[in-house]
Amino acid sequence: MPYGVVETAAQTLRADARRNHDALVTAAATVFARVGVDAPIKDVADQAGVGVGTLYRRFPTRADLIVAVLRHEVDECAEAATTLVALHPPFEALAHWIDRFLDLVVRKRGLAAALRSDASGYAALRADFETRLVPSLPSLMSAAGDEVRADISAAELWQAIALLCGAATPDDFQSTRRMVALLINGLRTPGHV
Amino acid sequence: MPYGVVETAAQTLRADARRNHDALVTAAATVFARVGVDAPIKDVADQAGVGVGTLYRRFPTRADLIVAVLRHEVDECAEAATTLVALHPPFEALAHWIDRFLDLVVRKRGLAAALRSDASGYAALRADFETRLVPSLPSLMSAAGDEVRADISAAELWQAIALLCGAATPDDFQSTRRMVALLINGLRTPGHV
DNA sequence: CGTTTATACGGAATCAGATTCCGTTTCTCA
DNA sequence: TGAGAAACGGAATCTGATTCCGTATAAACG
Repeated sequence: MPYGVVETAAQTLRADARRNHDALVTAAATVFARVGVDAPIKDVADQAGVGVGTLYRRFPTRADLIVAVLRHEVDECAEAATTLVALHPPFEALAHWIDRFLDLVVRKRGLAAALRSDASGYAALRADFETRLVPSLPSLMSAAGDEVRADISAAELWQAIALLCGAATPDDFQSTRRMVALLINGLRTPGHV
Repeated sequence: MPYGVVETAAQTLRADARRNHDALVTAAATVFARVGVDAPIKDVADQAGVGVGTLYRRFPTRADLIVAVLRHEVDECAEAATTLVALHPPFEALAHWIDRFLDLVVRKRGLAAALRSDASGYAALRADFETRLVPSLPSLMSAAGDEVRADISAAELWQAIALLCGAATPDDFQSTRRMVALLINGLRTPGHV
């Protein structure tokens, strides 16, 4: 039972429901990769060989579907933080971690847009990302000791990063990287080199 | 003829068309302020006492309407840059200018979202903001001399600011201000105090 | 195994908003 | 004042989201 709540719930699901659930997540991954996370809901249902009613029953909002598709990747990203702290000097570790996150965002066409959208439907998506990724930040920040400004919270730093990543596109993410680097640079306590 | 292209075109407009144009901009300002820039197009048409066809003829996309509504305010913001450079030390001037821009974004409910949306319809909006505001930046940046990193372009800085402002809401924009401050802080050449 | 019952399914029907289209109205200019 | 150009309005159309309910099926039970 690798993923807690969801899988636990899934275990009490009827066999066919379970099958459809999986088919839907797979289908969504495929469609999202091709068309983007704004793809018509019906396309996902069709790809899964399932009626739209079934899709809605299982994933009432588009965000629920996106969250399900990204569960693995987001968790892996969160876990990478620990590794990176061990392998690199503080600021580098933070930079690497952000690169990793950027990869995630860039790989799903349209995820960037969803992440920065304030359409209420996506609130759940942002919340999910936030609760699963913000906990990684303190370790990355505190490793740097007093090199880092004290007046910025992990949550706020996260939000800033997420917003900057919102512009990332598969073709141009160097720019995003530079912008985030600028932000990270601003994280240094004034006076430190 | 205060605003170039558009007004020039408007002068050759038939009187009723001209009247409707103005009514639409006013109506849009009202509706956007109340409901946000995502308000149904029909609401704007109704408020202006005009058919949707008329609205579409004049403003083919929602972005066109938003641009029209904001023309004055954006121009004023751009002009403020000159004043601020004269009145404040370099970094402070930049900070003040950004505050001013934040006010603009915050005052229109939903503008923040539009600004960071990548829905293709809003591309024109972002482009408009960009072409009218980016030119203000070099003066604000170069005033600071070698205090400022050389490896970041005005356009890129602008984009970063715009993205960060995307989260601003009428109630909480202190957070946005802090995030932007972080970014600006990162703009200092390493080694400078 | 049959039944029974709770679950789940599919997709037609409904709804919301965006966008187009064209018959009618209103300007403008000679 | 009258003809033609320019605009108008809003019904019709289109797209995609969301709901609803009659039907199908897994699972539990004797």
